[in-house]
Amino acid sequence: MPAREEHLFEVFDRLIAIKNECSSAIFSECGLSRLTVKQIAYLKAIDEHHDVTFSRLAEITRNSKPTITEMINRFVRMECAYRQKSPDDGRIVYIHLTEKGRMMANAEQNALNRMIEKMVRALDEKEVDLLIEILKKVG
Amino acid sequence: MPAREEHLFEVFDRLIAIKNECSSAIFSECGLSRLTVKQIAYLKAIDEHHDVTFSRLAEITRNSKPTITEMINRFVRMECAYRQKSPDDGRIVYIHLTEKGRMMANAEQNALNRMIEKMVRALDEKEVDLLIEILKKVG
DNA sequence: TACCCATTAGTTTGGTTTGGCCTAACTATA
DNA sequence: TATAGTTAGGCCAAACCAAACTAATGGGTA
Repeated sequence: MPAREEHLFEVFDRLIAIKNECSSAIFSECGLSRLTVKQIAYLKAIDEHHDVTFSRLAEITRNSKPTITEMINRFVRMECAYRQKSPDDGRIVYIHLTEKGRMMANAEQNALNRMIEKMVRALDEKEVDLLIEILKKVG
Repeated sequence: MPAREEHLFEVFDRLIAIKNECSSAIFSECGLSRLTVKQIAYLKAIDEHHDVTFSRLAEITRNSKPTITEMINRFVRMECAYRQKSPDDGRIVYIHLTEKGRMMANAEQNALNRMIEKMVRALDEKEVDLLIEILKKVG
């Protein structure tokens, strides 16, 4: 590997390590270090689809309704979600995320935010602008 | 959030997305998209400790020996690891990773490498050097 | 030297818990 | 009667365990 790439690898490896530390911190602050990959995916699905019902979430995730009931019961126990009955139709129940649930659904974004804060503290404005300019060319 | 941080967030979010795509690609190239978080942690432990035995791995991961036997049997089925008897002491068996196993243990690093390659292709040498210089100040 | 026995390494057996999935049957509302 | 969600009961895989087992080693002693 050329030296330039090697150096780039090292600095990014360090950045990713910082982000991962932020990520772990967020999960353990919420006491939810043992969330599974699946559970996070469900939380994201709920977060993305506003006022989602059990039937709708079953459709979205391609699972049966009992599976959704079970999953939501788990989330309620974890204080990540709660039920809200529709005022118009007594059969319908909306699934909402709690503050904690939203935090978990967006844990990666939140960790990135924390990392960015650290970055901004370590750099001056000119450096940040330069960084943005260069990295824009990659995406 | 200040505009500067917002922009920084966007460019890094995009970079992380690229890295995650590389990550997924690596797992599916190996046909191991369903590896669990635990399994990856075990693979890393094996990769880090050279010529590790069952007893030693049980110590390192703080699990019983039957748990290790079970886990290694799974890895052998997945073609991630194999057993090698000690030539000196017939009771001792070393755990080794296959090429695939090493790839999985270092999937994150490999994904980062692929991302860096994409980056280097998109930037010129001066930009890369500048990037390294700025990011060094963060770590 | 040869045998026996305690020790060590790993495996097998049989068990638990948790997550994640299902169908079929149920309840309540529309 | 149709729809929304729940309950009951079941399945399988992952991840753990203790206890009992097998095989190899390495003394110690007859």
